[in-house]
Amino acid sequence: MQRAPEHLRFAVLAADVALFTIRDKKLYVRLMRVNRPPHFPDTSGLPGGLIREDETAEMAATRILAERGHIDASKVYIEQLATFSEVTRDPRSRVVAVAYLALVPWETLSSIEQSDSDEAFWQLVERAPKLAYDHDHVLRNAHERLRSRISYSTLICKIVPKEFTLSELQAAYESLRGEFLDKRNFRKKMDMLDVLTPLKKKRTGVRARPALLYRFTSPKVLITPQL
Amino acid sequence: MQRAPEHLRFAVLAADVALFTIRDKKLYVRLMRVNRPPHFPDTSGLPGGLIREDETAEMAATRILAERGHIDASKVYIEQLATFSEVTRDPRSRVVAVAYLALVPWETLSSIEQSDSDEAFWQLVERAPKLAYDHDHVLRNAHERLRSRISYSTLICKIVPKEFTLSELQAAYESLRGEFLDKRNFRKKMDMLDVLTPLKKKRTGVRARPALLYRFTSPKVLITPQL
DNA sequence: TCCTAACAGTGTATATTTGACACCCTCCCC
DNA sequence: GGGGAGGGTGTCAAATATACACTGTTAGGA
Repeated sequence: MQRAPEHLRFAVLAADVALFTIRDKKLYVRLMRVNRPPHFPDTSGLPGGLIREDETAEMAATRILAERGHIDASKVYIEQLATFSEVTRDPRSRVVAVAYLALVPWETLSSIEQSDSDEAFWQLVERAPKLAYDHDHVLRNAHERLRSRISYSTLICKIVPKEFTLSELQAAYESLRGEFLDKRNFRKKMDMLDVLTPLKKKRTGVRARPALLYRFTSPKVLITPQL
Repeated sequence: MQRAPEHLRFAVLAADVALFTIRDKKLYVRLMRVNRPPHFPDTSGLPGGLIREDETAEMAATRILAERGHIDASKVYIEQLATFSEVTRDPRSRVVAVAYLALVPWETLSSIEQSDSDEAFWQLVERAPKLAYDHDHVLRNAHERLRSRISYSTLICKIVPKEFTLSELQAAYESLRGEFLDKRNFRKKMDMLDVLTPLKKKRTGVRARPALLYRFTSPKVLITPQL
């Protein structure tokens, strides 16, 4: 395939990823350390990088998550968020970024992936610092989308482990929505939605009565009527 | 601002627009005649074109709507839909397209804008032909998004004229959802949502009892609980 | 072994929302 | 002034949402 004339190709394409996880009932996002004087000395940003000629934006997003975020993308759910094309969003040259919203269950991460390194680290979303480029904007956008989709789809199935107790699922909802829910009403609702399959196992190793484990009946993200 | 090295700039950027309107209670989309042998002889496509160096994708979308779709974008509501980056979506060269969902009230269009020309025309969505490039995919995506956002936001305010009767508003919902609603329940719901302001005017010139006119209290698209 | 902390699991009563359903009213036009 | 076209209105039953509190089971430590 030919390339278009050079003068029409003024921009480079990038993929940026807002990868969220829930750890200890709190929402975290994966950030990179960024140190690019003069504009962005000693700051942070979302994992991002350039799209290659033989890649779609989505392929680039998963590759970048692995290469730069050090997260194996095979466990990660990813969906397109939006494209950011402000002319000066990168002060060095014209960069148009396709941003992705990504989710991963903390429990599926390896201990290396769970830990912070010199390059990448997990950051509590509610304490996120100011980010480089327009990544503040991207992150807010991603967080907003996450919160709203959680309410009317089974998107949450992508951020909890395969097997979970109802209390764990409820805690995940609570982390994402930032409010507490009533245990009985939550269970009634889940029962009605009919998206969970009870397993024949229980959660052991906790100093309490073992709870029944469940999983989502379908791995797909389904649209549901509320909650 | 500098350009990035040439080898990183392999793609051109395009903006494609799916512009919808409601005419005679039916949903139409603005299409262009496309005749680009050998791949796309004698077919149709969404209005689209290349993004310029000094433009954001959204600026390009509105410019293209005017230049190619012959629709004055100042009356048009536009929001980003998604970015399509399949490597071979345009068989000639790598083109990454940022697609937009756009809405306009039929009544605000000039008679030139309402009419079809050699280049652009209005097409009943439910009878849309096969389109060039991946525009089928883009159109389905846009239609889907339109239908779903209509149900839980006041997005519909962007496709009805400023002033309307409740029956007209109901007809717009029905066109978009493809199903009929009960008049009394619809009015009860609208009343509860508390997003409409009744005017002191009535719709005249119809051969029937004049209906009270309303407008949306806020011109913004608000998230609402259902309908 | 017994106590207790920690969490699992369950039901009811009330308020709110949804959905089905039909008739008379007003105006314009002939 | 009669007819046609659309405007405007209320009730009941069913489904859903919300508020609310106690008993049961286990592991761990005294």
